[in-house]
Amino acid sequence: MDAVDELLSIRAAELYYEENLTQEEIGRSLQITRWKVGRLLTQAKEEGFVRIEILHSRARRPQLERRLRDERELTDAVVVSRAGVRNEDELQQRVAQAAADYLATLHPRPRVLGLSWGRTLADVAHHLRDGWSTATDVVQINGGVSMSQRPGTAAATAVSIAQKGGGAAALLPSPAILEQRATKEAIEADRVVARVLGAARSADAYLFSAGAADHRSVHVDSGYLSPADIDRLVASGAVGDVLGRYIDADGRIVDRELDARTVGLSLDELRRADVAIAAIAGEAKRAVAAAVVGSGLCTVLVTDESTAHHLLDG
Amino acid sequence: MDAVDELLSIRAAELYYEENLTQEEIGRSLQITRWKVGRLLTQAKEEGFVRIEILHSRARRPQLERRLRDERELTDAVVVSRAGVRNEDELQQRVAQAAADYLATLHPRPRVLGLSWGRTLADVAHHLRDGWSTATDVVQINGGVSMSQRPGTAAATAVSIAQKGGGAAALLPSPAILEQRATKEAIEADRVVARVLGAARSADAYLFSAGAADHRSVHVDSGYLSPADIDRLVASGAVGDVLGRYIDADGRIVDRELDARTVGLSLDELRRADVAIAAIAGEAKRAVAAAVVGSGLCTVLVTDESTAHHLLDG
DNA sequence: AGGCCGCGTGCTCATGTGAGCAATCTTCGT
DNA sequence: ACGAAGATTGCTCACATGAGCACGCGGCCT
Repeated sequence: MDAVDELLSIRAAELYYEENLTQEEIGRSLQITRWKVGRLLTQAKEEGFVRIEILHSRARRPQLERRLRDERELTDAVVVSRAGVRNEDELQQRVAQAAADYLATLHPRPRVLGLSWGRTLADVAHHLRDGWSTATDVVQINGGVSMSQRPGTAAATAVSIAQKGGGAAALLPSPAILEQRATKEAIEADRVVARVLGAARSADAYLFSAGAADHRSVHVDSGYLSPADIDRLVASGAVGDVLGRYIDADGRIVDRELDARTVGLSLDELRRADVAIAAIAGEAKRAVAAAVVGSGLCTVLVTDESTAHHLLDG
Repeated sequence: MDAVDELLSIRAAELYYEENLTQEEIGRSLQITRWKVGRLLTQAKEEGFVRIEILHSRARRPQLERRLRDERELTDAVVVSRAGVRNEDELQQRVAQAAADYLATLHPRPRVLGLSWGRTLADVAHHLRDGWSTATDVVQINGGVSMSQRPGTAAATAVSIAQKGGGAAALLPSPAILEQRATKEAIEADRVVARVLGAARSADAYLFSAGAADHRSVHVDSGYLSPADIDRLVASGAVGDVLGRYIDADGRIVDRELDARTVGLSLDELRRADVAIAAIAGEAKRAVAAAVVGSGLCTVLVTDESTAHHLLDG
């Protein structure tokens, strides 16, 4: 496109998109035929001079969703738009809302939903509308008796989602990570724990998030791991955790010994699920998101625009 | 619009603008009639969920231009878009480019152009294309023997515009502001100066900018005024200067004595011009811009989107 | 209960727009 | 200078879209 046409295409785009003139009228005003105007507008779009954004907290990016489905072998993907977002928290809320929306429109509605916990899932529970399902029981899939400043959020999340979905919550009464392997095995042998884990294994669908491998992790907050533990894990290649289990960029368990002390579904069990929804947002979680998607831990990914871009274009 | 329609309108907008589906196809996909889709799209636009921006250094805002013409009684206005601008300097360049474009397409082409000087006008000269006119002489309209670190920019601006326009430049060989009123009168009485001023008064069109009343002013740089002088002027209500003459928010001369020592066209002479183009950009110059427009110093304003907004909505 | 008003809906019809095509103009190479 | 290849232009035609209208439903007042 030569310089004259470039300028003309800009003038045409202004008159078309800002002044709402018809191509005919634009032609008259710029002394060109209406066909030329149409072509100039096409060129303006092609050259990227025209940007159209959907500004809404529930706006999504269908293009990226399709690419994720096609190129990363997911059964479904939800990508929320970043347009108009002022801070990282707003983006997290958008993703949580989107995950809630996805869950509420899932067909068939799961009778039993396996659930992890964390900041993101607490937000999902909050955004979920009352009556999203008529009979969905919720079962925790990893340990989570929280020792942090806000105890019981893990339980609250599960209970809230179950209540709003007209079902009951089955809580896993166990810490996330135990100090001794033997204790972990003893706890899993406990009648109640074993029954919950059994239910967890037969859930129709799973909803979970992932944590970044950094010092702000809930596991550090909760006291299950020390900052030094995290550093050691990172040094061994950890990019983040799923269900409290730390994985490397290829989705492999980084520390088998630690993994053996972690209560809940194993990652391979999760990989066998028909419906496994991962809600992962934010710059800090790009690496885990890639590991989760790359190693088949989820069938459905709910994320934000920037993370999606990183998964697709590196 | 209820919540359901709001969400639907967002989905429809995504499919329409991002996926390029027809309203018919969108209707099929969302289980609604194509007329409903059309209405949802209209609503989405009305509610401001759809933002369309023209991203180009030469993009303008015709809406604001029209409002400026209509509401501020200008014969013409050029408002450059702010979309995609990273820093203030880029915006200044856009305004300078727009002023150059305006000048080059002015009908009828001026035979004599009265010109002021400064950073903005130097940029305009730079952006002006060679051969913008076939016979336009340029005459300086205010004093400008510069004592700053970059001497001769005032002259260079005039000469460059004249050369590119196939004409000659008449320079005003005088300082901008003199220390004694008597000296100023003596200089204006000088044969050469008087002839240039005479030519200046009979120019077909004028192009000038305005300075903010702050310490970074060219007049401080050039040594014509001290920072203390500026403080004193500001205390008396000065918002900036035009042709070296400081005015208040109503466009009135702030200091008659200083004004009497300033060489060049008087502001009232400028106000009588048929074509007076002011190129004013940037946050710092909002107040002067308002004073210039409000007191009828220009017939044409070239400015940026934010300044235009301030002129219109306060 | 009846009837009126206002809104949302699905439609007709006129207009706006993009795909595709033939004619024309440009730009090269020979 | 001439002609071929490619780009550009103005066009036809089919499709997409918005304006305007009539209908029907629900809310509300008497």
